[in-house]
Amino acid sequence: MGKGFVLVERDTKQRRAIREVFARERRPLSTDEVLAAGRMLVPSLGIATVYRNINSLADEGWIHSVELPGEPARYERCGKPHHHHFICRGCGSAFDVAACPEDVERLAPPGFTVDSHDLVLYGHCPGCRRT
Amino acid sequence: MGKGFVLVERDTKQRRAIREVFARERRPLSTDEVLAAGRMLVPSLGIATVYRNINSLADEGWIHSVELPGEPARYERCGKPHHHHFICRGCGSAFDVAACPEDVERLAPPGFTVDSHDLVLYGHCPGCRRT
DNA sequence: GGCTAAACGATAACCGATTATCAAGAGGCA
DNA sequence: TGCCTCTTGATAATCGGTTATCGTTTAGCC
Repeated sequence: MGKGFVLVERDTKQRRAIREVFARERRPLSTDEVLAAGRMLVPSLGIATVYRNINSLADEGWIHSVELPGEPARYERCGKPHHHHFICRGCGSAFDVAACPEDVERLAPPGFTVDSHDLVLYGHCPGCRRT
Repeated sequence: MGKGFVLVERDTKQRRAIREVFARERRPLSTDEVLAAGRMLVPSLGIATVYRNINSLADEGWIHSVELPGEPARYERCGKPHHHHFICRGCGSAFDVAACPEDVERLAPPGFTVDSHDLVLYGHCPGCRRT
């Protein structure tokens, strides 16, 4: 009957680094951002490992994907309260926006049922702002 | 010096059909929707022609692309007043939403400059609504 | 109608994003 | 430490969307 090796998840330094990256940054991160930040912790980190771990972290409900218009998915930690996103036209980074316009459901035309919504703000973040 | 053929745009039945499709539907249309609706008018219509004409109609400022989270671009006629979009979870169609939450700029955290915004509502359209 | 070049339609090629492959590396339990 | 298997990293393959190619069709001017 074998030795009963049923280890499902192995704790590697790469996986730890990727978790650490998401724990540090509260913003939604692209795969490239995760790769770049992860390499600060594990220089040999490869893009395939980033994708693999993002997928398994998403499967276990630790992160989830954030879809923004016209670009590949980003990922952020699960469990945040309802929020929206800001995209900086300067650096391309996404940031969280805690506020939410009230009564969004009322905006839909009669006959339409609204069950969720997404708001994306565009502009310049403090770092990219021309003073 | 030749015959002076400098005809830049030719009025074909395919192009007329595609314009007609956009003129009839006020919603943002995907390339597949344009193809399907266009074939009602010109059965032989091919996808390459749809892409070619969408690009030239966009270049001449008659339509423009609408990016929605996690899906390929759709296209709608230019010149509409400011509006947002509703995506039906049943049929996947996009619809216009005339209303707009006020004071969106105020939602951004301090230090962020907002110059535009996008709101997307999700739910069920009248046709897909379970009564 | 005849001519010429733009447009068409089928499909191959391309592109960026993501997944699969596989030899090498390394957790983790005896 | 030794072993076994999961994970990694490099990269090839894949995928959906879009663009390029090319022989055929056709709009538009004579």
